[in-house]
Amino acid sequence: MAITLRDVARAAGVSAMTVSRVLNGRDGVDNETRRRVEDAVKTLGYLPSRVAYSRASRKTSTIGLVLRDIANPFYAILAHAAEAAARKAGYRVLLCNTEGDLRVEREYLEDFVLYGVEGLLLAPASDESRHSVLPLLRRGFPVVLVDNSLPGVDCDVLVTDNVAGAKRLVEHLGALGHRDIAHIGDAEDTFTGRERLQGYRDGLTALGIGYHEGLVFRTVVDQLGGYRAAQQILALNPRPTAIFAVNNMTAVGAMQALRERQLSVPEDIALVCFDDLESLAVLSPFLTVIDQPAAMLGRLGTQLLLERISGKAGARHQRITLQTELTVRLSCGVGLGAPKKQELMAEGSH
Amino acid sequence: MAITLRDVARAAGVSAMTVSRVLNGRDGVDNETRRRVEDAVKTLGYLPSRVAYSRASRKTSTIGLVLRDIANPFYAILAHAAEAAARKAGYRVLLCNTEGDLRVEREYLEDFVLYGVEGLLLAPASDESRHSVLPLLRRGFPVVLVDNSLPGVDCDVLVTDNVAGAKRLVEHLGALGHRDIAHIGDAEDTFTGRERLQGYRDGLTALGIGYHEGLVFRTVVDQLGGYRAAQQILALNPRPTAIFAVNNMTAVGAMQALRERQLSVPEDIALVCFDDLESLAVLSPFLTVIDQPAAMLGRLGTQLLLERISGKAGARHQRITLQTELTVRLSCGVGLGAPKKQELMAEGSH
DNA sequence: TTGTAAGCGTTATCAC
DNA sequence: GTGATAACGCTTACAA
Repeated sequence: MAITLRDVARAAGVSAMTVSRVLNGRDGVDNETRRRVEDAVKTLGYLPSRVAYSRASRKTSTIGLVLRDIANPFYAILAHAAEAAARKAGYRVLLCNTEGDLRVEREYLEDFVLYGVEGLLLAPASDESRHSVLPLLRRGFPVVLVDNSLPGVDCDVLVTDNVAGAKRLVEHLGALGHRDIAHIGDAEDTFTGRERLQGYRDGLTALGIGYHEGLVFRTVVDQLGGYRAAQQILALNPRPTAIFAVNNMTAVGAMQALRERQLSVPEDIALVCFDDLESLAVLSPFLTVIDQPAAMLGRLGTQLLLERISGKAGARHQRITLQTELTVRLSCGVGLGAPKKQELMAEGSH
Repeated sequence: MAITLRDVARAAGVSAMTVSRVLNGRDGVDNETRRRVEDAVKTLGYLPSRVAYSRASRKTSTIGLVLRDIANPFYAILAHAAEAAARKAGYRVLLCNTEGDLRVEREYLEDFVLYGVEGLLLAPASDESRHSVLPLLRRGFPVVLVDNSLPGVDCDVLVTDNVAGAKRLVEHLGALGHRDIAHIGDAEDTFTGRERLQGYRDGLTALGIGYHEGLVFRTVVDQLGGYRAAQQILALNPRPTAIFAVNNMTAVGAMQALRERQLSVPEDIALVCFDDLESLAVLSPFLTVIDQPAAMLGRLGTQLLLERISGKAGARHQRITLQTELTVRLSCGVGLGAPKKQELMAEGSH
């Protein structure tokens, strides 16, 4: 039904091969012949099938982007930048939301590879993702990890300095007078979860505050998880004066729990987290955050991947750590003086 | 290098065809033979090439999702739902951000089709997108339009009731005492832009307020556009007491402009818009909006498309209009009494 | 129930 | 310069 290369060849009175050469801009074709072919292409309105091209050339010009949830602004921005970078290089992007489900992740990775993607940009769901990634890597398949790193997996990795960021956040809270800082952490074993917990501990140490297991609540890092963790935190006695949430969604969930209890942020309790919620910040500059360069993760990650695909990348794998930025807004209680709880205690001692 | 169907056939002592039958779960294969094939598949660790499958069967199990900007939460949620629905049906999703650029949109649509997507879910950039869509439709290619409809294009369409939503928003402002309501509209000719403008006019009419061209500012519907439009609005004398922004990003931009001028929302000027910014609303319930069911647009749109692809959809095209919801928060000035400007005027008359 | 032959639409290889 | 031929790895159609 559709016009094929052979139709063009016939119309131009040449072989299919010559048409192919013309279309792919190879030289070694007589100018006169080239013209005839080009005319035939135009006359017939011929459009080459990329599927057939992919099969024959084994080049799909497609990469797979696998992440937890594109509706999360952090990943949405990352995805946007990744797609733009891919497009600029003539690549298409196949999208997958794993929902943090390892099985979905594994199935999608396999499917994408069989479908012929030339490489994968993966934000792994957890350490367990390595079981899906290692077999690919062993076959020499190009994979770049973003956001989360994977223990024992040797490939290109692009992450942020989670330890430093978390430490900074906690120190900032400490400077505002907070001593009882709860942490909502990742229940899964993840690089980011571990690092941010480490940063939390480092921050406490720097502040001369002891680390208490009872102040760390590990949960699924989505809104519901944050909500539940915050509920547990609010049941604590004495109640912490600040919460450090491991990511944006848990902070949103925590906020929800606080609101339900009629607690104000930052007056009753401070709340800070990783990952900015950009457009939100413009509308109401509220949440104090460690802002990860999501767009850069997407763009740079894609570029790394494309270099790996094209073979331009060296044999050694890159491991790039980007720095984060502390954005101070209201939710940490800056400008409020010491945390309320301490005020209350002071009042109590009158 | 990789194991092929023939390798399996050889190992199992059958023909390639029989292996194919087993793999695709067709019947008409002896149980004993099936077992032998399955064993061989396992032993060899055979994985079928989906690229070859696609070429031979002409089924890529892939759809294209083409929209303006996945970093916009509205589209991100739509995309998330679309991908989930596609996955459930065994389909992959190829993603494209057009950035509102018609050329990018057209090139991507063509590319996706040549690449073999079985259908397209498109949120068109503007009316002009029809030039890219009509040729596809004429070939009988499955296309479903979401968010924006296209004049003179006959295909499945899934939109929201923009007129009713905009009218509701304006009436709500009117009920709060606003009479001078500016509108930041879409500079492109778009279905949503027209409809929302129409709803704006209908709302004014219902309120017994005259329509003034000078209160309508058409701009690119992104943050910068909203920012600039708001600047123009603020230069107006008398200054409107409320702004109705055509979408979330223009509202964010408007907010930015207001903040720069040290104007508070809603005390100095009210601000409402289309599209919710979900997680944001939890953190600080600020913006009064007409909330479009983004997830349903994505899910339903994908389902429509898959039905069209499978031929289950009837010859007649669907045109579905979903209802929106008014979510009243603070930015409209509810609870503030009459708009400040009127208060000032009242004071002036003392 | 199973196999054979002929593609799917292009590119790579090696002659001419 | 150009073309014939054989892939790429599978499916469809038909034959046995």
